[in-house]
Amino acid sequence: MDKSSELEQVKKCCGHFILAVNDTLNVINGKWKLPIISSLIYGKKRFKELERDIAKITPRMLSKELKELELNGIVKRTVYDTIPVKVEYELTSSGKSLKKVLEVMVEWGLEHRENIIGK
Amino acid sequence: MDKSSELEQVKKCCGHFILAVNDTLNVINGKWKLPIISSLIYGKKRFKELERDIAKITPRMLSKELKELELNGIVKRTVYDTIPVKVEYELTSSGKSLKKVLEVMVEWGLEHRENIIGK
DNA sequence: CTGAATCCCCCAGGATACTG
DNA sequence: CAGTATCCTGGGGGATTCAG
Repeated sequence: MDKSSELEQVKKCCGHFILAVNDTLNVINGKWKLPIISSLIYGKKRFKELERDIAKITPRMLSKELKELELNGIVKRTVYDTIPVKVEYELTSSGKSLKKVLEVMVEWGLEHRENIIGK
Repeated sequence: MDKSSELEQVKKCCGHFILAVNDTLNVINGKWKLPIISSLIYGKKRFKELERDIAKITPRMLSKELKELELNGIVKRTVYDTIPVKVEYELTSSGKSLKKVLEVMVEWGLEHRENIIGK
């Protein structure tokens, strides 16, 4: 393999790398995704419970973010046909598996904070 | 410890958790941070090299993002007093340590894509 | 209770031109 | 080469009100 095609390989690989990271980022970006996911890590929650748990979120944003999380296969929505209606949200297996990603991010965040302060 | 103070503990812990994740997120957010970091993983680069490597980035954005990365202790900027001026950018140790975070994100991104397609 | 509909503001980021 | 300076736009997200 010559130099130029080798470079192409690296660029291609790097591109896929960035794409996959962006997939992950797109799932957790938005101001409220992380608070929502974190709140659901400890179990099912109803709409109103989430609204209470997450400080200062409006129903509009909660609804919007939950919808996106559902579309992305992170959250499962279940409607109970009672009166009044009851809706429960829970993490899918994909959602639960996000936990280890978040843990690595927590770890790095803390380490990095130490580094900054240390200087 | 009673129920309510236990709940307080959980909320507090959860808050710190989210804070640390946000620290990490804040470092890599913005449209071009990841492409820049990825490009620098393979070694030092000059401004113009980065501009060429990263498709469609404008000097304005490259400059802005590099400045933020430098402030956050992710990138080190070195000026060589030649004519014309030469400036090199490289990852700090904190920047390099981000690699393992990104790898976990890549891994999850790929897995999650599989899950979605599988359905 | 669980949202949808509207209106509105702010700023991340693009385009373009210019400087030391 | 390594950036600045301006101007401008889209859409993320807040506040509020309405609906099933």
